[in-house]
Amino acid sequence: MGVQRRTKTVERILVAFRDPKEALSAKMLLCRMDEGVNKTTVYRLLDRLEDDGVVHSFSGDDSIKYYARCHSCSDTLHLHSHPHFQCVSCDKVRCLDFEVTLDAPENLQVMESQILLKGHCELCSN
Amino acid sequence: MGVQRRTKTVERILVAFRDPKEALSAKMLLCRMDEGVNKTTVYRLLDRLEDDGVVHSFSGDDSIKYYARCHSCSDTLHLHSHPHFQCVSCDKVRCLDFEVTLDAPENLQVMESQILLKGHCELCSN
DNA sequence: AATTTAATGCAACTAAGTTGCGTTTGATGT
DNA sequence: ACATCAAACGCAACTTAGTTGCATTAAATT
Ligand SMILES: [Zn+2]
Ligand SMILES: [Zn+2]
Ligand SMILES: [Zn+2]
Ligand SMILES: [Zn+2]
Repeated sequence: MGVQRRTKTVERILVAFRDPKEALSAKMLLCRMDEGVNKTTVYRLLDRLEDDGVVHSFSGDDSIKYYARCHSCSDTLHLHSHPHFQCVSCDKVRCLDFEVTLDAPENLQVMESQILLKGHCELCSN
Repeated sequence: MGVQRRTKTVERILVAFRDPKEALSAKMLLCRMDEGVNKTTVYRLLDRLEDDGVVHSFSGDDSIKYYARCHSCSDTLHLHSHPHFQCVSCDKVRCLDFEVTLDAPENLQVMESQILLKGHCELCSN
C-alpha cells in the first residue's frame, strides 16, 4: 500500500523531486535532506511513492536504483517506456522525452523495457 | 589487464559460458561450478575476461551484474548494442539478436546504450 | 483529549561486490 | 628436470545498497 499520511518527510522528498526529469538514488536523496532523516524511512517512502504511481524506478549502470517523478501514472496504471540517460562524467541521471518502441521476437511476451543511455551530458561534453 | 594464463578456473568459466546467448551472474557461475572455486576468483576472472572482450556485462533489473559471451569483440574494440531479456518467471537472462539504433537528443553525447526487456520467456509464457 | 494505526528511527541484518595479503601454480629460461 | 617470477588463487575482512523487526512517535479521526 502507498502513502497514507502527508508527513514532513513525504513533503521533503516531493520537494527533492521538483525537477520533473531528474532521477535520484536513495543516497542522493539522503544527502539532499541531510538533517535528521533516516535511510530506512527514505527507502520505505520511495517504495510507497512508487506504488502510488508518483515516482518510477530503474536500475542505473552502477546497479543502483534510481527514482524519478511520474507524469501520467496512477496507482492502477503505470506507463513509462521512455529511456533514461546517465552521464559518465557528472553522474547525473535523468528521464529522456522520446518514447521507444521495440519489435521484440514474437516468442517473448515482453512486459516492460528499460533503456539506459550512457555518455556525456550537455554540460560535460567539452 | 586481461587473462594471461589458461588456468583450470578459466577453462571452467568458459565452459559455463558455452551457451552463446545465456547471461550469468557471478552467483550463478559459482553455483554452477560449486566444488572449490572462490567467489573472489570468479569476480576477478569476469573482470579480466571482460577486459579481453571475451564477455560483456550489463546490469539486470534486479541490480545484479550479468555477463554473457561476446561475439565480435576484442580487447581493443567492444561493440554490443543488442538488447537483453530477463524472464520475470524463471529469472533466466539472455542476449537478444536484433540491433537497436536510437536517435537520442543532439545535445547528448551517447557512448553506450543498455536495453533490457522484461517479461515471460517462451518456456514460461503459459 | 483519547484512540488508532501509519510512519519513523534504530540496530541488526543480508547480499553483491571489493581489497589486502600471504600462498600456490603456470609459464619461461637454463 | 629444476629454479625463478609473476599471475592467479583463497581467505578473511571490508564496503555499500537495501531490508527487517520492533519499540516509539505522530498524523488523522472521533
Ligand atoms: Zn554530466
Ligand atoms: Zn523516467
Ligand atoms: Zn522463463
Ligand atoms: Zn549480450
